Amino acid sequence: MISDIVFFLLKKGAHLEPRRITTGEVAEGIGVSQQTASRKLIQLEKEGQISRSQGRIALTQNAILEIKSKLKEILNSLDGTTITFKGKVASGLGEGAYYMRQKHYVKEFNSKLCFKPFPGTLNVSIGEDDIEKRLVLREQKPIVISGFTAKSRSFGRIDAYRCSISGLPGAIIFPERSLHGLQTLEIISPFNLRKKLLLSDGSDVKIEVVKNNPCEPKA
Amino acid sequence: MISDIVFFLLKKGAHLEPRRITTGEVAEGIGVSQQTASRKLIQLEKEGQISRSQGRIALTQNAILEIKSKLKEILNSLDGTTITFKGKVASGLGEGAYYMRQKHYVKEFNSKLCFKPFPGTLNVSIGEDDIEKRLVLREQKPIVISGFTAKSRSFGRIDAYRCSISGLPGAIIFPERSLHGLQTLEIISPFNLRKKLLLSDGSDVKIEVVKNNPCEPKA
DNA sequence: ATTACTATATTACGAGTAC
DNA sequence: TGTACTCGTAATATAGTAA
Repeated sequence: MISDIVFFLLKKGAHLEPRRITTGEVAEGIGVSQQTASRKLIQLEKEGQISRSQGRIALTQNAILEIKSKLKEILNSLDGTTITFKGKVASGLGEGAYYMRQKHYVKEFNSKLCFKPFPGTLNVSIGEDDIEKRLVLREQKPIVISGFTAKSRSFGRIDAYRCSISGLPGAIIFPERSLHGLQTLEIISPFNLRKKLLLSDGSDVKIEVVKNNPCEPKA
Repeated sequence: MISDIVFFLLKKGAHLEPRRITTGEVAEGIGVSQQTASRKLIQLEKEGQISRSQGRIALTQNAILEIKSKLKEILNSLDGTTITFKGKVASGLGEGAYYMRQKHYVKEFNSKLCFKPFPGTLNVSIGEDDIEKRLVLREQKPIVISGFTAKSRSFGRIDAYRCSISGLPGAIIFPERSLHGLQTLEIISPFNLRKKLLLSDGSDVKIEVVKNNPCEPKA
């Protein structure tokens, strides 16, 4: 993670411009001996995290970028626990059912999503405003369903995110070779959603994704 | 700082609810052996950072608060480099000059702010909107001018922040026993600001404070 | 299967000190 | 002054393995 010493340098503003900072000050700041601080600074310089000249220390651009990326990761985990989409049921192409019947997919969905998918997918058209959320969702680590080849036809991998759709369990899937644009989400579920939720084209649905929310395999 | 292992648990959502995570997974996640992960988890539990039961791990509320506070510190360092106040010159009480003539203060200002203060202070009245900024400023580590006793009169310590006022160097000071409320900032400078900037009561001034901006002592 | 102990190996630390 | 060597010791890691 972000080391004590980089944290200290950050607090000293070493990301803005080179700062006059002695090894003794660093030692004091992070609670180690001067010798250790010296050694660590040498190490950081070797790694390209800091640059030193004339008794001044600066964090490199690389180091700053790394800090920012780590920060983003932490913030992403900490807040915004659920992502919510509102959308309308869209007519499907009938292709989904064929895919959802493939033994390999069924097996993987069952073990990784903890449900046996109904053979069919529900297409949901989301509003312009929710496209950004879609991108946020795609920054999350997906549950990966591997691709395979059967009968000299190859089936691509599928990224999945567990969700609840109007209260029922399911998953948003992103097939590697998707037929849909950014406006459409493809949903699978253990249930026949159209029947169970009495949906028809244009019906409003609410989809909620809880980040970091693995399923519990049945014993 | 935030340890690798806590970072990993955060990513797994262990701050939301207890998660099924094995020592092996943690080991894999942070790049150490299973044994080391086990030992570290035991350590973290002892420190009260995590709780474990039935193979599940959760971050404690304490740990989460700690992460948030560290995060705040980093963000505070990273962004919002300068704090800007807009205000109007207010009439002073004449007290400032007396203080600014005290040898001890002059000496400390000179060594810590790198300028010899003009014997007088400028009071600037800031708008309601800037009061929040004032609080942000006060979260920054000040340059501390120590108090002293002279002629059986005691002079309190002064917190100072280097600033530029309408382009000239100076410092915002917060005397321990301030006579001013939240609406007023007290400014010192090597210059007679009223004369040099042609200021009178009610004149508009702009004050900029750069965070983490120590002065360079003249050789 | 997972966890955590013991023993051994490795790495990191600070004291002393030269530059 | 401040920095960074060497070197003996302390801390921390992994391997092996029992529970």
